[in-house]
Amino acid sequence: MYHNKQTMKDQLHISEQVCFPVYAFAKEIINQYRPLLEALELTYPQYLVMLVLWEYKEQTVNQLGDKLKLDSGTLTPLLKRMETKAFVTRIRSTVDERIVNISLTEKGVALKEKAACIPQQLMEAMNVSAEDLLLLKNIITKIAKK
Amino acid sequence: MYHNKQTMKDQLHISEQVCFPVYAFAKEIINQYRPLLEALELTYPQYLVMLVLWEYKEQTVNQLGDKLKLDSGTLTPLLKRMETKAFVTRIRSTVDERIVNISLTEKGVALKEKAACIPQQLMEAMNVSAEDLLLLKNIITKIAKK
DNA sequence: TTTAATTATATTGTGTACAATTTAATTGAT
DNA sequence: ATCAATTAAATTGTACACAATATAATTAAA
Repeated sequence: MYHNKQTMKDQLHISEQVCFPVYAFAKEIINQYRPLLEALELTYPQYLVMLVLWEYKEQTVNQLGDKLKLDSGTLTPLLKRMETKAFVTRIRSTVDERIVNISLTEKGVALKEKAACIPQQLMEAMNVSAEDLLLLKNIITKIAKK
Repeated sequence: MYHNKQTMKDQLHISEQVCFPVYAFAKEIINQYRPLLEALELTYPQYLVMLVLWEYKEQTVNQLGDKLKLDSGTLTPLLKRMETKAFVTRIRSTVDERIVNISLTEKGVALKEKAACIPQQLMEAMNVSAEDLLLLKNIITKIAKK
C-alpha cells in the first residue's frame, strides 16, 4: 500500500535515525576523553580497564571482558600494550593454566592519583551537567537491560 | 581534604561511569544491526552512508564526513569497499579536481527496497519501544548539541 | 581412565576510527 | 599574475572491535 510504503521508507533517512545519535555521541565522548587521557598515556578502552582494576585489584581476561563487553580478540592485544607501558602484569595462573590474571603494577596503582581529576575535566570539556548525564545513563540502563 | 579526596576517587569506578553505558550501548546497537545488515552486504557505517545517499543522491566525501562525523581517513577506504561491492561510484569532479563525488549505482538505489524493513527489525531485535528510543535520542541531541 | 565436551586465551582477518602527514588543486592577497 | 594560504582527498600508522578459528588446559561422561 502506498501509505505503508512511504511510512517505511521515511525511516530510512539519517535525520530520522534514533541509533545514529547514540553512535555519534559515543565517538564524541571518546574524542573528548582523548586529550585528557593522553596525559596518562591511556586510550579510552585502556582507561576502562584501569577503572576496573583500581576497583577490583586483580581480574582475569574473561572477567574484564564481562565487565567491559569486550572479547579476547580485543583485550589480549590491548592488555599487552598496557603491559608494555608497565601499567599491568599478565600472569598465567598456575592453578588453571588457561587463565591469565591481570594485576596493577605500582605504576598502575599510582596512576589513580593522576586520574582523579578526569571525571570532572570531562564534564567541563563536554559542557554537560551531571544531571543530564545521569538522566542519559538511567535511560540507557533501562533500555539496555533487557 | 579527606572528604573531597574520597568523593573524587569514588567516581573512578566502572559502575559510577556515566559514559561507559553510552559506549557499551553504541557497540550493542552495532552488534544488533550486524546480522540484519549482513543480508545487505553492509556494515553499520556503510549503512549510514547509504542512508545519506538514498536521501541526497550525491555527496562529496566531505559532505558525508560532515553528516556522519567521519574523516577522510575512515571514509576513503570505506567508500572504496562500497565501490568494490558496486553500491556507489567515486567520480572525481571535473570542475574542482580536489573533490570526489559519491553517487549511488542502480544496485545501490535498489538496495533501499531490501533495507525498508531494517528499522522495524532492529527495534524488535533490541526489544525496545519507539518511545524509549525517541526519549533517548532527544536527550542525546540536547546534550550533544552544545 | 581414556576420550569427548567445555573453557580460557590467543591468533587471524576484515573493517572501522582518527591523528598526522602528504599531495594536488584552488583561492586570495598583494 | 604570482606565490602563500587554504582546501579536499588520500596515505600512513596506531588502536580498537569482533567473527571465526586455533590451541591448550580442564572437566565430564562413558
